[in-house]
Amino acid sequence: MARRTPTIPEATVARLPIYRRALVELDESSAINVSSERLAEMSGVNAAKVRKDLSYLGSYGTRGVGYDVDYLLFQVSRALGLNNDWPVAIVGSGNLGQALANYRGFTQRGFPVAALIDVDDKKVGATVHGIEVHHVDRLEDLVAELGIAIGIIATPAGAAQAVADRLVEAGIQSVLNFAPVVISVPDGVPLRQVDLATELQILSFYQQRNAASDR
Amino acid sequence: MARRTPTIPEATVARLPIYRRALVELDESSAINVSSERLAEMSGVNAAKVRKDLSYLGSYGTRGVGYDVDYLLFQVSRALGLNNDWPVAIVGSGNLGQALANYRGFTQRGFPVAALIDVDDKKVGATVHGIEVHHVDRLEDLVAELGIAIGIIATPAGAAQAVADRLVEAGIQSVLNFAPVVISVPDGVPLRQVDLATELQILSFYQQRNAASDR
DNA sequence: AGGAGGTTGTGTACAAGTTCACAAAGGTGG
DNA sequence: CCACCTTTGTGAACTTGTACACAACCTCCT
Ligand SMILES: NC(=O)c1ccc[n+]([C@@H]2O[C@H](COP(=O)([O-])OP(=O)(O)OC[C@H]3O[C@@H](n4cnc5c(N)ncnc54)[C@H](O)[C@@H]3O)[C@@H](O)[C@H]2O)c1
Ligand SMILES: NC(=O)c1ccc[n+]([C@@H]2O[C@H](COP(=O)([O-])OP(=O)(O)OC[C@H]3O[C@@H](n4cnc5c(N)ncnc54)[C@H](O)[C@@H]3O)[C@@H](O)[C@H]2O)c1
Repeated sequence: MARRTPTIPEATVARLPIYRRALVELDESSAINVSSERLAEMSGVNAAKVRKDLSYLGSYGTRGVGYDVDYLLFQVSRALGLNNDWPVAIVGSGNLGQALANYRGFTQRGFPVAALIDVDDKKVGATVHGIEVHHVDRLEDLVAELGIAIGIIATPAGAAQAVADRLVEAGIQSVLNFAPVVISVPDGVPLRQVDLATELQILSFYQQRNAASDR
Repeated sequence: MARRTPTIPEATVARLPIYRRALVELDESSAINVSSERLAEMSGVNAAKVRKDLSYLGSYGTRGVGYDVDYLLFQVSRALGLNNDWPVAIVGSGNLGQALANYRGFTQRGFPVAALIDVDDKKVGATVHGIEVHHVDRLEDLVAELGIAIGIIATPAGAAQAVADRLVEAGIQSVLNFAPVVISVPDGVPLRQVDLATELQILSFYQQRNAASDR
């Protein structure tokens, strides 16, 4: 395995999509070059960090000039594996699942929603934003047939681990979990958890501390 | 200002809600005590980390025994500022805003959705899950009248910064942003960004790397 | 009362991430 | 072709976060 990228730090990986977004915006406004300083400003970080992060991908800037927007966008996209689309399946067609299915942003960014999956017979067969809702019994088939790469879990917390297990068993490549519960998957299956209530609690901590120190 | 908490590291703060969730679950299953090891397992971290994290809050365990579930839950909740409710307003009553408004989990965890706010006259006046949609013109009034603590931004990216500015100006205490754009708020106003497309891109990076090293 | 068994709290070493600061290098204009 | 300006790329210092390992301490049993 020829390792082109010796290893990119996790913290850097988490910022690449932010840089990418800034680059898309610059590209749309027909900018040719961008300095690390400008990119930093647009991304809400400091310029040295931008340069160090980008240097893990390779040496794509020009001293005295900056980075070529087009070229850097290409390189960042490539590093993120966005050359081809990654079809996603959303498991759980409730409030959240349907809102996600309705969202144009995913397909736009290379993550087409290929299937909605639910256990509730009343929901199966419906279509949301042109996407059919399938029964969870067919999960394994769907993953195989549609070449699903990413499973998004939007079921109640109680079902999340079982769904994750089935997705992994079916050969999914990575998992994004919205249920407010810690789930575990085998080593080597990338997993991200997004928990909105957790985010609010973190905010609560800091605002409470602000209030205390104002007193 | 009597500083009871000399300073809790950010990484620790981010984990407290996870511990809290595990403690709620233990409490519901009538557990009396819990060891750092068990708590670690439920939270998906290692036991030393749990102990160190909890030690920032104070010394609430008993050697040889573990932590009293009830008492620790109380202490963690207090540290997070969850003694009282924090009313939230959701700005942008689209797909996502409505899904959030429909979600019971927020009120349950002490973040009642007190208002929905939109700019679109066709949406103003409707009620979602018992919550009225108000016009954005009334944003400042609503924040004051309803004692809104947290503003959730679920508008298109283009409107996010302006909405954030108005929320801050109106005296909001913290901001949770779902729009895929970096927004800035004054120092001292806690801000969290949740970007689902970013999460998918991070997954894409790692699964692509897995694929490359398998080859 | 004293010892055995078990778990916390924390000092310390280590790893990861951030920031600084500057040499190296490209561009430009004379 | 050279001096000057600008901005990158990166070693090194520093800060933050994680893991280890064990003394301190509690409970229970004999
Ligand atoms: N709605 C939100 O804004 C929101 C916010 C934060 C977190 N969440 C979390 O996201 C998850 C979904 O929330 P929601 O509001 O959409 O809930 P919901 O009850 O509206 O939807 C859940 C859906 O999952 C389906 N389901 C249940 N078990 C299943 C299984 N084993 N396989 C497939 N489908 C199954 C149900 O039939 C239902 O359609 C929950 O875990 C919730 O805590 C939701
Ligand atoms: N829907 C999703 O699943 C999803 C997923 C990820 C991110 N997002 C992001 O969340 C945001 C909302 O997404 P959505 O799908 O709900 O979009 P949407 O278009 O359905 O809803 C946006 C709402 O905001 C309102 N709005 C526009 N400008 C406003 C303003 N200045 N003040 C108040 N309200 C205003 C619009 O009238 C509309 O009702 C977007 O930024 C989107 O990128 C959504």
